[in-house]
Amino acid sequence: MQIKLYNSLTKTIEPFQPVETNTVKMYSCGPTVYNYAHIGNMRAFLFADILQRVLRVVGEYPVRWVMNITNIDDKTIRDSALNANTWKSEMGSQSDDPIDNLLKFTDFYTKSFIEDINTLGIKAEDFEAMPRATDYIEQMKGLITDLFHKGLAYVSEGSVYFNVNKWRQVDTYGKLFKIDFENFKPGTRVDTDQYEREQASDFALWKLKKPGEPFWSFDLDGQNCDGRPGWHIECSVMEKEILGLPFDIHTGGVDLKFPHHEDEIAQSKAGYGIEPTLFWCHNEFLEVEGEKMSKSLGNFFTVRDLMNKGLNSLDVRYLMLSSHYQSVLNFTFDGITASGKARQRVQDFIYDIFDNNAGSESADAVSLKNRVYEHLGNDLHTPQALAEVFSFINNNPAKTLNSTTRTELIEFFKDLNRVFSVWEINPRAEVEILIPQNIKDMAEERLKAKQEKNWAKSDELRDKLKADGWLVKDNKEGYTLEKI
RNA sequence: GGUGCCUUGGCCGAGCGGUCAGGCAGAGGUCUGCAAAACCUCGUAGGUUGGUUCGACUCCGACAGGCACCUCCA
Repeated sequence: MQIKLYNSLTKTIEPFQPVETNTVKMYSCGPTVYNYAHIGNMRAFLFADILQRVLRVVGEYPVRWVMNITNIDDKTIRDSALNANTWKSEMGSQSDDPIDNLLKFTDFYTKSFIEDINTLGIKAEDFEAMPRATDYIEQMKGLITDLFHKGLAYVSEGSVYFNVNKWRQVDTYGKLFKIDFENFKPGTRVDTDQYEREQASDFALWKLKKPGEPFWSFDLDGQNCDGRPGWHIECSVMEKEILGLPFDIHTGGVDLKFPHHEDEIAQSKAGYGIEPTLFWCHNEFLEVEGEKMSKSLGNFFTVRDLMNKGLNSLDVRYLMLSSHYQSVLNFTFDGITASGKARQRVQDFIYDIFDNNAGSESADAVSLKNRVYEHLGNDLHTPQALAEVFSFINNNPAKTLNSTTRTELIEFFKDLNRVFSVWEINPRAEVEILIPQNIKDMAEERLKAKQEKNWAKSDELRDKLKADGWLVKDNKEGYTLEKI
């Protein structure tokens, strides 16, 4: 089916067509691995995951998905420094080699990142590669050297900068983000005195080493520039090395449009002569309880925090998919509860269609699938796709459906779950929970009291069971016990 | 200051120029000794203000409020 995607370059929804006829090459801006990933990060990665799944399932394309791991930047350097209090014993022991410390530190958080995305249903095997920035230093130096030779980069105090004004004479700078150069406000969050740029709009390609920091030797036409790469250069290099240029889709959070992606376009076009990608796709942010997530507001949650609170990871995934990726998502704990119930309703329907006692009604599973795929293919309208599923469920109770329809629906849900991945496409599992003997006895005693119409005693025992953590649900045959 | 986005019912969250979004919560009902669960049924919308139109939640303008980005935050 034809996929349509919103392209940040053109600011319109466009029909998607891969550069090469049969394969989609997709690059996602990945994490900076200096800490555990938080749920805001996760929205970006879940968006990318849904996109690649929709491309595979609805678009029927093979997908080559690459996500970078930024393991060299100010924060990873700071937090892996010798004797930093951010060091954990699980990372191993520190040495006097800053690169060794950096890698031990960032590998630890890379591993935890992969665990965390896996918790939320993103499968490691769906990635073709997760390249680490430090594995591409040589290629970065190569690109920087090219830019320098073309006169588009200059050295200032051992750091190398991209000359934006000069590039603007050649090509547009501001393809994703309209920039008002007259009113360009120099960055307020960075210690601007640290680096000497000619123009506030110029950006670092390479940064001079500071004492004690990890660095790589770099001789740029006789000028000693020992240091480490800037942030934007890694993506330009790794996507070109792994996927080749141009590739099809580049994803990331809206905050990355400028400067990160804008600079990436400039570097790649200037250095390689080709822009990185045809489609730029950006996800909106996530708020928590209506406010921007921040540590000072106390609403900052990592994936691990949520799991420790006992949240179901599938409910978290479902919540993230229940709103469109381009709208701000309000993450709330009430929302998680609602998501859990909504998700369970579909799950119960799926369980029910596996039951043997089929009815006689038929329903059009094919048109359901078409409608759902239509929504998914239309710029990933997951909320509408879900609405279709619910409408179907409401109009077609499982017990009324005949076996042919059930078979078709099972196939449909298998396919749908390749995208959503929040359900079990299986018969309801008869889970044998170990019920303590005293609870069994109490329940039997209650049943007896109930049969004797001794309601007072029966209710008393039911309350007692509830207090002990067991819920009694009566039915025609007797009762069932559920652990609360 | 610049750039862009958003404002829908108690909460979350879509599409659409006129006809049911959907979910959660809530109300009523079936079932039950009573519950619970399940199932059935049902409200309550479209920031304010002009305009376009036979008709606007939907298009255009203004205003108000909120959010994001503006050199290393997804």
